[in-house]
Formats: sequence, structure tokens, C-alpha cells
Amino acid sequence: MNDLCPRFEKAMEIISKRWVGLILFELLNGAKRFSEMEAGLPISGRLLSDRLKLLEKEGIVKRNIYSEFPVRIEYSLSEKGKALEPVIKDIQDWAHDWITMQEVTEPKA
Amino acid sequence: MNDLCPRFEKAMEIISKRWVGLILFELLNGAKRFSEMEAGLPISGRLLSDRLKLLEKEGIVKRNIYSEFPVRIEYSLSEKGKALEPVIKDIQDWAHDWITMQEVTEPKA
DNA sequence: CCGTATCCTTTCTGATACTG
DNA sequence: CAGTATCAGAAAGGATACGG
Repeated sequence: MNDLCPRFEKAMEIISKRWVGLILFELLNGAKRFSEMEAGLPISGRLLSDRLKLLEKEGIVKRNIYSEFPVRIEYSLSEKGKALEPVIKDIQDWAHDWITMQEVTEPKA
Repeated sequence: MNDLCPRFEKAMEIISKRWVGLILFELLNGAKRFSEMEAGLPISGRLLSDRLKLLEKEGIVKRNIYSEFPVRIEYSLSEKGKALEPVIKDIQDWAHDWITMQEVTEPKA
């Protein structure tokens, strides 16, 4: 049936999972705490938790626990995650060049 | 709540829609007919139809009708669609560098 | 603060059958 | 060939409540 590269398919499966792109974008600006990300993204805590676990399992996101007081937990990108920066960057460029606001907001009041 | 660029969000929404990446990849190799794409992708005709309509609506894919005999219909990328090539290319590169087969196939028989 | 478990609703997918 | 309609099961998403 299909003859796509399995690695490409797998990569696409991870990256194109809903919200993953936005989460990666958040983390490209540096490590963040759960609540910071939750506030910065249009998704619920449950979904954010799901996706972070997925990305951690894929080795893209690292979970760092700082045993300070109070305990601080931060999420950051691994090398594998940072390697996705060009992808995100290209999407930003494309969005800048080709996406217009009319498509985003309702046509008329 | 969130302060993401709406254009970036919109772009991510389109691109990260399931199967869209694979469809774009197919079309980067040149115009294709419906049945060709169906054979080359791991999705049903209904889904392919859905996605092509979506991509056509977004101005990413063009539907070309050739009034030959028999009538031939081909799908190809618009300029907007071709502009996504770097994105797909980067994902391919990333997949090549970071995705291993163990993650794709079942560990043992 | 940092999540996870549960419940319930919405959306998505795929198989099948059917038109032009 | 090139799709569309329908239908049922699977998956995803949100709200809420609760544990560490």
C-alpha cells in the first residue's frame, strides 16, 4: 500500500499530535513549569499532562526536579527536542508569510 | 491565558492535523491523482477526501481537472503549499537523525 | 503548586455502500 | 476513476475533584 519511510511516519505522528507543536514552541524559549505552560497554552491541565508524558517518553522533553523549597519542577527540551527547532522555526516563517488574519477571526461582526 | 501568535496557532492547527503531513509529503513529489495518493497513504478514501478538501479550502492544495478522455483529476501544491517544503524537509532530517526503528516496530517476535 | 483519576461530551476514523 | 453518505466504534477533549 504505502512506501513511506517508517521513521518519517513516526516523526510525523509525534510532531503532528495535536498541541505538541505549541508545547514545543513554549519550551524553545526555555524551561518552564507546569503552571506556566498551562497558562500559556489553550489547553487543559489534563491534556498538557498527557502530552508532556508522551514527549518525555519519546525523549523529547526532560522533567527536572529541583529539591529546593518548595520543590520546583521544570520541563525542558532534550537534545532531541532542541533538534526540532528548525521545524518550528519554519512553521513560524510560513505562518508569517502565508496565514492571514481573516482566516483566523470571524469574517464580519 | 495564552499569548501565542494567532497565525502560528493557525498554521500549527492546519499542519498538525492528522495525516496532513503525509499528504503534503506525497504532493511534494509532484501532482497526483486521488487513487495514487490513496494507494500511497495509510488512510481510507474518506479521510483522504476530507483532508484534500480542507487543504483546498486553505489554499494549500489545488485541484486540477483535465478534460481529456477519460477525465483526469490531479492534486498539486499551490505556492502556499510549496512553501511548506522546508517544514517537511526538516522533519525528514530530524526523523533521520533521531528516530530509531525500535520505536517503530515491535520489540520482539 | 503539580499533577492524576474519573466522568461525560465531542470529534475522528474506518468500513461499507452508493452516485456521476 | 473519483469521490460522497451513513453509521458505529474509538479516540480525544474538558471539567471537576482529589492526592502528594
